[in-house]
Amino acid sequence: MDAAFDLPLLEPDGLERVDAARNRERILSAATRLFDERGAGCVSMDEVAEAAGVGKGTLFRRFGSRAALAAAVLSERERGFQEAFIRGEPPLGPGAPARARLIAFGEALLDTLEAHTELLLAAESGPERYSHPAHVVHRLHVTLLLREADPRCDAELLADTLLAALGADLFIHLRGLQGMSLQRLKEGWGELVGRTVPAIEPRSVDHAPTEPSAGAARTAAELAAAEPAEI
Amino acid sequence: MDAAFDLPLLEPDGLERVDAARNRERILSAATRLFDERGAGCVSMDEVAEAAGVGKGTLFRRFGSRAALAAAVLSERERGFQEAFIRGEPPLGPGAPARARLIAFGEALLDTLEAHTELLLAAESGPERYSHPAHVVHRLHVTLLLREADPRCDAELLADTLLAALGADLFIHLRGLQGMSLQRLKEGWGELVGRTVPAIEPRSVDHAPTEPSAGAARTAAELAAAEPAEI
DNA sequence: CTACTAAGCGGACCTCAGTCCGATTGGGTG
DNA sequence: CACCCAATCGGACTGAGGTCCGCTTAGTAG
Repeated sequence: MDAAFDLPLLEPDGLERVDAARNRERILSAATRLFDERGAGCVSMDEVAEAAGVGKGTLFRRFGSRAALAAAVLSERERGFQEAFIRGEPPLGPGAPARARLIAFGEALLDTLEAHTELLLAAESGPERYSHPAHVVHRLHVTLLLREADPRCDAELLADTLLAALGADLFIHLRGLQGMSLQRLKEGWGELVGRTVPAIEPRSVDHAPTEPSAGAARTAAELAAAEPAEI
Repeated sequence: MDAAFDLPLLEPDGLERVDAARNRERILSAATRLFDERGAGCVSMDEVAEAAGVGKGTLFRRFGSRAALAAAVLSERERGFQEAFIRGEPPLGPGAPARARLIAFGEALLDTLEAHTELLLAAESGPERYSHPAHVVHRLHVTLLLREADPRCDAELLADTLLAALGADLFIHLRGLQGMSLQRLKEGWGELVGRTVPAIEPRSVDHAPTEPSAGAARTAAELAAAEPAEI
């Protein structure tokens, strides 16, 4: 009763009216199709609404903004990626040393950027970007890996800083406008992480700053808890 | 005659009709005043045009877009900053070791971000951001410093990567939304550069990759050439 | 001084993201 | 089965960014 206070946009499943759910599906699939066909950015919200067979009000009720819709479409496709770095095989998934996982993570993220450049242009690209569920998951992942590799560093800050090097805007600039190869970007990432993060996690360092526990299993566990992440 | 082929937006001074120059001034000062008074983002382009006493068409002819106008206003204020890192006193200006200059540069940039957060919200924030004259100057500066400190690294790529850590979006997120202190951000930058860039520039390294010359004077010289930078 | 031309001007106009509110309907209650 | 309330719907409406094109004017040639 009084406990149902979740934001509708973040937790769409569960207590959703059937017509609402149906419309959400319609919108998402219509948007996906249109974006694919004509490229995002050449598709207006009116068109999406029409193609989905819903009113404009409904469209905005569910997704809030054009950028958020693009992000939602993007997120659907990123599902597999999240699975891979949370529960997949090493070196991306748990099991490998933190630094190797970090490098693999960046390379995989660069691959998904390469694959979805088109959509990225339409998606969120302001400070809001950092509040997006997908980014939040990435940040948490990187933060935990950093803390594991080097308990003394300012992991939260460093995580966002490193992730900035994998940002969509920067990618589009370097890859598209500057014409750098994907290979080169990956090497650059490897180099950056290599210099920034110690190779071997210190065995029994005196103390981790605030958080008491730290270990290889931690990352997966903590992420698994916060994870279903409707992105 | 046939040689006057420069883009009017990038090279506004010199062969500019007097009425054009007058209007550009009017627009810039009106925009500056309005942005200061009410905060950018609460000022529409129509209002700027009206306050400047010019038509909307003129406004857009000269500045292309709202974001570009904000960027132009920002740039005027950044003049002093450019002077400082190109020709100022060490450690920001020439004379100090590359790594120290890099750290000083980042800290100074963070200061200007702190001072102009308001405007940043309205300014360019997409891939175009990287084509902005101010960013181009920053990138060149950082690239040259990196090349000086470590001739073997991929300086161009690393420069953009490091600069991403000083991006406006990220700053707003970390400082405003996450509430990190300016001090903490500066320390994070110092830490990042400290880990990424070698402390002492290698004395007589076997070979610099492509560019033959390298030295402390170089940075200032090359920038001075490309510099008047109407930002 | 007059005529000419091309750059510059400006405001009507268009598109589109995002809002509002009255009509509608799902789904639980007596 | 009838009723009711709240969540949802949807399209008319608004406001702002950006474009277009006929008019004006600076600068030049004769």
